[in-house]
Amino acid sequence: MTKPVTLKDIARETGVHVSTVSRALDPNARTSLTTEVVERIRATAERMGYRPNRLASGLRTRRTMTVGLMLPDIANTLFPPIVRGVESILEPKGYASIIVNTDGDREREGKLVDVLLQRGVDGIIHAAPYRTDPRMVAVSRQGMPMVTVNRQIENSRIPAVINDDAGGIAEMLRYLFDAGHRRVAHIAGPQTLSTGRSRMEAFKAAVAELGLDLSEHAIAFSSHFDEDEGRRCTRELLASGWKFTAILCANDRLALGAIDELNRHGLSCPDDVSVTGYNDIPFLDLIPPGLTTIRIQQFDAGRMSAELLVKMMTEPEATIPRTTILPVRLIERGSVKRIAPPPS
Amino acid sequence: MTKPVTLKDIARETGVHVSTVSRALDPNARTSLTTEVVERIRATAERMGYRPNRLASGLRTRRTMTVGLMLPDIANTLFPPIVRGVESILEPKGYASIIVNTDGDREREGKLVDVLLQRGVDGIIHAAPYRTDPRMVAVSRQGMPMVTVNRQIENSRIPAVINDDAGGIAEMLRYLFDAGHRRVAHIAGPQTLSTGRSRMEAFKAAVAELGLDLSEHAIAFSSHFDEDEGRRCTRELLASGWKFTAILCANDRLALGAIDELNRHGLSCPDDVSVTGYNDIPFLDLIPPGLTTIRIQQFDAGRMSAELLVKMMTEPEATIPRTTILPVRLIERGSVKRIAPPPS
DNA sequence: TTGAAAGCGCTAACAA
DNA sequence: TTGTTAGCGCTTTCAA
Repeated sequence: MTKPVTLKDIARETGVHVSTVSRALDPNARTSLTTEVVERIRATAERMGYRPNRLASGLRTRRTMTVGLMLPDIANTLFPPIVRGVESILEPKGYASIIVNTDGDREREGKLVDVLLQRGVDGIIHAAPYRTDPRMVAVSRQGMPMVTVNRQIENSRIPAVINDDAGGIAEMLRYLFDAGHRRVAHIAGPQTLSTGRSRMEAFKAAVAELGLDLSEHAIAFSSHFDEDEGRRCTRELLASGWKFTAILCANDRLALGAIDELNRHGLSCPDDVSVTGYNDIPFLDLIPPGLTTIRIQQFDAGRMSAELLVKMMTEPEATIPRTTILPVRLIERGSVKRIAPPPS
Repeated sequence: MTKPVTLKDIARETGVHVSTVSRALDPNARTSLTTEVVERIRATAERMGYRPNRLASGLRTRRTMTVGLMLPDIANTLFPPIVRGVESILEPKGYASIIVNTDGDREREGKLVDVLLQRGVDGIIHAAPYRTDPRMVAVSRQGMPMVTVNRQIENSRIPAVINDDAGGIAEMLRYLFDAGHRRVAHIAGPQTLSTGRSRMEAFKAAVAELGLDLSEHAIAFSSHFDEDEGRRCTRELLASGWKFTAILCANDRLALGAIDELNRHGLSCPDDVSVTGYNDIPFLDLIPPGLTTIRIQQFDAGRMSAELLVKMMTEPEATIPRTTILPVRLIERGSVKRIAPPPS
């Protein structure tokens, strides 16, 4: 690499001291200099193609203008919009982000947070935490600005930007109820994740609210938010012998798997069993029968989490809301069939 | 943030000089020290929770162990697998990557490459270059290790890892030909991108090869690789009056748009018009009628580009292949109908 | 308003 | 084998 132009080079060229150059180029310190000098320095800097070395300034100021972004997996379509939302705030403010994928692996998570710390990130946005995550709590306790997005770490003070799981699930169950469904199964997400847990609890609460009397077999627990687990849980539900008319799934991929498994058993969605999803991932509208789901605001969640993080990084004393809950919306498609409710 | 442990702290604790500590912790320099000292230092470092400051070492060694990854848009499902492929190589070697999204905007591209340079990246993997991209060529000429992936910059010496566009298009046209199609339209990608251009040229070459006599209206040029442009180009094709039996699209999203537009005109795919895509993005198998397409190797392309980049960064004198072409595969689904070829 | 000097944490050439 | 010293490029305190 051609040797980059440094402040020293500009100083030599303009005949002033490096510190003067530094000040001239710093929008904040510029006030204490002659306009003439500032202009001359700025001009030569421009001409010489000066580019500040962020490493050096970071070393000195202890602010790297870098944030860490921890995801389960960037290839999961749920997360890229969050990333874009985050960047929409950070990039204009001069922050760059280092993205790491935990693959839902605690050991990897540990290694990766170390990577971020070694690089001196000013803050961390975590989209992949576990419900209990002592490691991250410890890092946060040591003063690293941190916010979680989409998920949250329980019993911690780490601010979280999440979607209205309770509201979304309640609305969905109500919707199924209104369509005549009384025996609704639930494919729950991993209970180690706040989303899996809170949606499952919201399901139970909504069931109670509506006065439904469900079987003990009504809930199948998945170990991953993916199609395979959706299939496996559907088999489990089917095998239990309990007769349900609908499956409310904790996310879209579980639902896609469920529909596929139903088909394999000669059952059709929505004619034999209605199925609902959660998240509204891309392309869902093109996949028959059209999954009725809950749309969450990924981009906005990313955006808000970045806004909170910036505030934490720049105003250490500011009070940050512990939980920010974004509203969700039910998207009606073709995977739910209206049926005659049993006489009550 | 709690003040991190530094070499100096460990030196004070163990009663040796910082440089000794530095050496003890450096796997390469460790040989020249007493095993006893090395062990003692390593133990205290461990105990004190030492974490090397990569900024400081980077400043000194002029190697940040960071690479820049330039994408058009991480939310485009084509790219996350490339990112994962890249990381699969870089992460184990201790590199972190800064991902930026150009949004296909030249001005943004310029700003973002500056961001990367300011942060002293050791190399750049570019998945979003234009066919002609003087800016990036200049950066490369100045000695910044760089490789492009998926696309390439023409008339440059920058190594590129791409997929076999010519082969894929030829195979697809041949496939349509064998299914009886003689009048095949092409929705071309943006001609400012190497993929758009080379697929279009491959289409023309394949047409000549098969001795087809196409209308001057056979090709519609899109300005973006997206559904909307697929729709617009389909309208253009339909309006031209030329009768085609199939549309070979330069990528899947154009094809999805084409199918949608055909439907709006009361035409069905594949019964009235066959349509093919390119790339094989996720979920395509679930969308009716099942797009017949060319599967490219995104993960492997990312992996290989990272391997090349590492080589360039660590062995400046190594010879790097100018172009690495990955094989592609035709995926047969339901969007192509076998028809009776016209008597010839 | 500008300059001098120190130092962020680390590495590496040189000395001992 | 270990210590000394200098310096990467920048910011910032203190002096002038």
